Amino acid sequence: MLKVKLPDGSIKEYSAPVRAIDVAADIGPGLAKAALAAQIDETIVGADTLLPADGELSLRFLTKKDPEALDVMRHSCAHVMARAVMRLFDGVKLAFGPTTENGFYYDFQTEQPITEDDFPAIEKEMAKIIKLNEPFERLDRSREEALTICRDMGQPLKVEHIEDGLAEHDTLSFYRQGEFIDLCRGPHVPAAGAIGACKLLSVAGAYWRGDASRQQLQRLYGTAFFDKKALAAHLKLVEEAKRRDHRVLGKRLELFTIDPLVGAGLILWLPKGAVIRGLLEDYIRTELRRRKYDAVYTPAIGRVELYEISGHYPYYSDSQFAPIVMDENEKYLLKPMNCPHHIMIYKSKPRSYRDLPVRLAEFGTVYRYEQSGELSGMTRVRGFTQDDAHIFCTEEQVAEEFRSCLEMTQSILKSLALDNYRVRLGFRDPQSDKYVGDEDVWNRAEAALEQVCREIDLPNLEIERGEAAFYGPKADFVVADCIGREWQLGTVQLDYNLPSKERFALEYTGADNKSHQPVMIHRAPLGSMERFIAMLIEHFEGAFPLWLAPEQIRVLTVSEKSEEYGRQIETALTEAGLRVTGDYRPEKLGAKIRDGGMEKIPYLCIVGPRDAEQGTVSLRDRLDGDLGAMSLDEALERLREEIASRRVRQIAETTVDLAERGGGHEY
RNA sequence: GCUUUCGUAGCUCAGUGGUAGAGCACUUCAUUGGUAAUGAAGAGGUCGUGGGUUCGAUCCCCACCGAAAGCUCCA
Repeated sequence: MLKVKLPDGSIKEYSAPVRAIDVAADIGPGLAKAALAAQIDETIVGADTLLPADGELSLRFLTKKDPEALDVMRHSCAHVMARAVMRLFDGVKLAFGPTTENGFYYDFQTEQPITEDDFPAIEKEMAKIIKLNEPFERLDRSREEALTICRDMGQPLKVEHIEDGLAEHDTLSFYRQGEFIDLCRGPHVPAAGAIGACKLLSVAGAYWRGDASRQQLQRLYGTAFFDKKALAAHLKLVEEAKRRDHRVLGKRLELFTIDPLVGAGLILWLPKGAVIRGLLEDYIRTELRRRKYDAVYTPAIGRVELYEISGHYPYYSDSQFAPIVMDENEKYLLKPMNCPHHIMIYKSKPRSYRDLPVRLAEFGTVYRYEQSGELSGMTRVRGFTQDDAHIFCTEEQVAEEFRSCLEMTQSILKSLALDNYRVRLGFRDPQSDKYVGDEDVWNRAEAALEQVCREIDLPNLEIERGEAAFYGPKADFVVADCIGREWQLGTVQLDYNLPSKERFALEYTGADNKSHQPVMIHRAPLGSMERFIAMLIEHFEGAFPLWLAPEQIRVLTVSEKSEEYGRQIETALTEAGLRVTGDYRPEKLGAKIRDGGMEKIPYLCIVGPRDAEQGTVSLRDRLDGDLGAMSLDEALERLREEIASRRVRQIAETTVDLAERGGGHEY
């Protein structure tokens, strides 16, 4: 006797063996038709899964409306894609084909490379397969049979996977659709017709089993939705992201540039970008003063020996610029981080417990030789500036200092209306022995950190075991921008390694007149200026709030007749402390307004003969349009208030529904 | 670093084995206009760099530089 509990709480009983789909049919033919998969207790299974003969289980059916069903369908679509590819190309060896958050991919080893030019043919073949609406048939086989099947099909990667990846499994499952059979744990939708709309997106290389020393496969990316509308919405989101691309906007709005002659991954901040960065730095400096940090400056290079002590050299030499060699005994490294320099400042005099915490802050520019394939705009670069600081404190002070760092980061994010973020607490993996420091100290530190995070009520706190640095636990801020993309930015990390005797042997004299080792905290609320501003550009779509806008207001003359008055107004605005320009070209007003709009200038100040006569200006707001004529004082009042409060009035909104996302699974 | 794709005017992009084109931007001239593109003319390119094939290469081949997507790495 089997008792099946349904989501509405009702219970059905069966004495003869049934499949999930039979239960659905029992409830109603509509459900049986709509059911794409089922969930037994916590496990998602195919709709045709045979239920156990006895016992009790809860069962729910997944239809198009359930995000889990989208994931199942995309996985089925990956099979359809693989089937299409095998029809069109010779000697295709299958690897893995999982789903991702936004779609799916399948890795192949092919005799000939697949290129984007092949997409239309593959998509056409997929459409044919989907139209046939053949079922996905599950076959369970013993290990031996499974190996024979994969060998007979000429699928060496699958054979390898069975032999070691699935060494523990006694039985293995295949899914068959027509001539296509794939080793796969499933589940799948009942038949290919459930795939409403799909599209191939890109092709890229991917290492077999993620191992760079193994052969590289062709990874074909695609996505699928239950209907064309949802696919269109997703593609629109991709378009939207493209439109916000900081590399494009950064060029168009003249914020930064990268020149191969200077070097890949090295940012040249153009005047307008430099304004934004300068304002953010000023803002951070104010916050640092309030929080009793001491500003320091340190050089861009340091002796190699310094980094030998810190342990960063030669350990990270692959991702460092090669040393500058003056002679055998004199070698310098372009600094890959600021901490060793700050440590030497700490060590520049004896420290008493009365001096602690010592908080040393610097916008420190560091250089790392990232591998060429990693470079990307301002988000992944070879030279970047951290809003860095290092806090040296006693173990008793750690919790309070940590709290203060988190609060500072929160306050800065809040001032930019970046309200959607989560915090990841990286703790050590108790199984691993890669960590330095006493287990006791770790336990105390992790407990203190977690408690602080709970006390200040950090949003969406997650504890991730095994994500700590080897030298200490950390908290990372992951900020979501206005179209839902996540950026890892600020970080706070405890460090028990660098202060230790094996490294820099930091000390302070305690109340007991004995020497003690301080704890070090690395923290950077924004992370790197480059990366943070890249995120801001995309988040605001280049339309920065008034206080950050490189050009806050532009005087536009209605005709050249008003140039003199316009220049007076421009001077007055400049003297009032605004970043202002004037457009006195002999263009029509509409054209000047359009240009101002394209350059995302928050306010346009339009002056014509009427204004000159009455001593007024006509403000035009980037968001609300024409505000009408007003006195200069009135205009200034409005602008000053908006600047002083650092108001974020608008974040360009997304028009796309973010809800429709799958979870992504390994298969 | 690896795989695939790409590199033509400041920008966005056409194009061809016979030494190059559009739109926007730019310059000049005319127009003097009240809230998202006035009209005309002009200037601007060693077709990423270096080799090779060819009578001839921007186009085909190779190497290098740079970029995009992804993989691997990330103190």
